[in-house]
Amino acid sequence: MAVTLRDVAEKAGVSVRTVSNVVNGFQHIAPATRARVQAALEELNYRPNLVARSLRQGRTGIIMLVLPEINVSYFGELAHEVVDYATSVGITVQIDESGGDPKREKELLTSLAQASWVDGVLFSSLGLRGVDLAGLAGSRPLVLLGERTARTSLDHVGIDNVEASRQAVAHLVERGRTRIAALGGSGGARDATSKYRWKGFQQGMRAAGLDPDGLYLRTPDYRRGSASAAVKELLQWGERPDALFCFSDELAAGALRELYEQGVRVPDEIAVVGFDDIEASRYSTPALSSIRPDKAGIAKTAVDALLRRLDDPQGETHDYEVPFELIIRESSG
Amino acid sequence: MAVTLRDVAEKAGVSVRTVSNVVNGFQHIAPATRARVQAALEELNYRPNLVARSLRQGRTGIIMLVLPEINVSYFGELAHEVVDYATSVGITVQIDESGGDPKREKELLTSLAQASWVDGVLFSSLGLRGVDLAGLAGSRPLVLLGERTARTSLDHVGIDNVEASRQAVAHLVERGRTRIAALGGSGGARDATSKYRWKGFQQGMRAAGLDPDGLYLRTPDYRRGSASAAVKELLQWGERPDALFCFSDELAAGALRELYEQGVRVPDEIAVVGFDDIEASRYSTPALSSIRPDKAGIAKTAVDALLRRLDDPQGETHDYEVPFELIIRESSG
DNA sequence: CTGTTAGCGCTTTCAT
DNA sequence: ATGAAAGCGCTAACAG
Repeated sequence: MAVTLRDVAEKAGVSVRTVSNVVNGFQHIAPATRARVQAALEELNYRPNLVARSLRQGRTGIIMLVLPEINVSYFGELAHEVVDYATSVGITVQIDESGGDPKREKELLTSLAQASWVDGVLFSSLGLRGVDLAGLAGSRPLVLLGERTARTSLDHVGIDNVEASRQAVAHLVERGRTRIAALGGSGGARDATSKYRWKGFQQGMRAAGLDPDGLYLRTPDYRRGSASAAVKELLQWGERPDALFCFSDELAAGALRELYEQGVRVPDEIAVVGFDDIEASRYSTPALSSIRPDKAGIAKTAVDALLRRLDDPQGETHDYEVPFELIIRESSG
Repeated sequence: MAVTLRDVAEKAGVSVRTVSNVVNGFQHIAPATRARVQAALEELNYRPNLVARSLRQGRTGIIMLVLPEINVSYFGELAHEVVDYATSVGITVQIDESGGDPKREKELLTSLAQASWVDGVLFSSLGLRGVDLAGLAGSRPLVLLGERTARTSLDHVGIDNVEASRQAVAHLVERGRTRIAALGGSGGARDATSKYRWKGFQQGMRAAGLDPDGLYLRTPDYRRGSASAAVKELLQWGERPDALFCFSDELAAGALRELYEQGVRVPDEIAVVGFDDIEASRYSTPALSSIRPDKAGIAKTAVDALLRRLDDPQGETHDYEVPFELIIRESSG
């Protein structure tokens, strides 16, 4: 059986209260007492039972990070930053995957946000509307990551997707491209990511005097395979675009692969820009231009926002906008 | 305040015992009572307090997964499988990162394995020797993932790294390559991964009548950048290898990138084989040949082993060997 | 400065 | 089939 406070108290000849005080670093303790307790603590190799402590305090120090899929590089990199920062402020992170499935997302929220030991939830939703979320959130603090899916009364952290996409297009235009296609997602209301990126795409096109309702290759998800398929189809048509703005780096990777297979030179014949700037993109052939969101910034901002809300559940909610950067590499150089 | 069992009991006019029974799906309850309790449960929207339950039962249903870095694709994919499978058996997963730093790994083990709410730990160590682990593990069940770093009395799940590497080399030999170089890690005792893969490399070379102590390009880690640097240096030497066996796919990606930059054709001039078969490798140019460990199998085996050990802490420990597969693609076709 | 004690919410033994 | 009550290990309110 594990060593408890009482065991230590007995050994040291003091009350549990005193031991607890020593363990928690209270100030006003007689040096002699403290020393005696310390000795007992070490001799018995006492470890606090965190579950009991949590029950008592009503807080666990655990936050949950809900992502579509942890094996998707962007989310892996984001998770890395979240775990990193959370650990540095004494918080541990539990990870759950929604698979991007709205049903599963709802399930997770109803069970997690209400019931479990999780102090709060960082939620990177794909398919769920903000309104759905607001209703489901229950009492547990919830911070939204990524796109704000609707005007809600929830804290939210993300980058300006519209502006980022606009800049990507502007960059392609500046490089002399005129037949620019967008690639990825549905563009519909359910998929806020592509909705905003498509919107930014259109703004960029319009600003350049190009057709804002131009080519949009939709994909069922943001994975490499979907882009390969979409590009393969694209290349069978008559008129080819001279640039591709992909709504994720994985899509861009799939596109690059397919272009390579079909013998289309990048960027000479078709320039490619991605979104997310995952690590692999720096090493692809050709190296991929991409929008780089400040992932560490997102993580820190989100964790801080969550912690703040723990202390003040009723406080006003915020939209935190984190910077991004357009990184130009070979694929659009 | 949250709804407790007592609230429900009062509302339904029964004892907490009865409510608890209903919540936990006990059998022998009068239908009328059950109905009454159910109604109260729903009306009050009762959610069990998992912390209290855990304190009582001495189990949390949480396991911890310790990885070097979650943003490294292989670990991301592995984590995905672990979370996936654990969720399916009602276990939640907490993720922590060691950064591959032996000091941090020790810290994590001493704090986690002994103190926290974690029922057990899945540990994918990089720098820590098995002996270190055995001493540190404390009372908490621990399953080792990846290479067995030493003969220990711990459960361990992994693939046969030596045999896998041997097969990779055999494949290159079979394709007519004779000047095969190994790339990655230190090959030293502290880095079991590269130790075993190097050993398998040597076996493969010897079997083919080639110099088993041939070229070994060491790297400080398994990331893309390290391979780029190593290959850049390699290409400045006089005699070039005609094949590269990289100890991770990320290394291979970095190598491919550098070879591309230097205008070396793959596989014509140099064939490349990786290890891990991460998703990105299927889409690289050229597509990368690789050793594919059965990640889902590793995850399932490990979680099962951990759960088994929870029920029987004293039982005999096992080495679980999971299958792998050599996937041949363009880079060594 | 330190001891005593109530309870956090739940499961479970002991009764009935 | 159900109630009463102990207690998991801890913190903090209340004494002194």
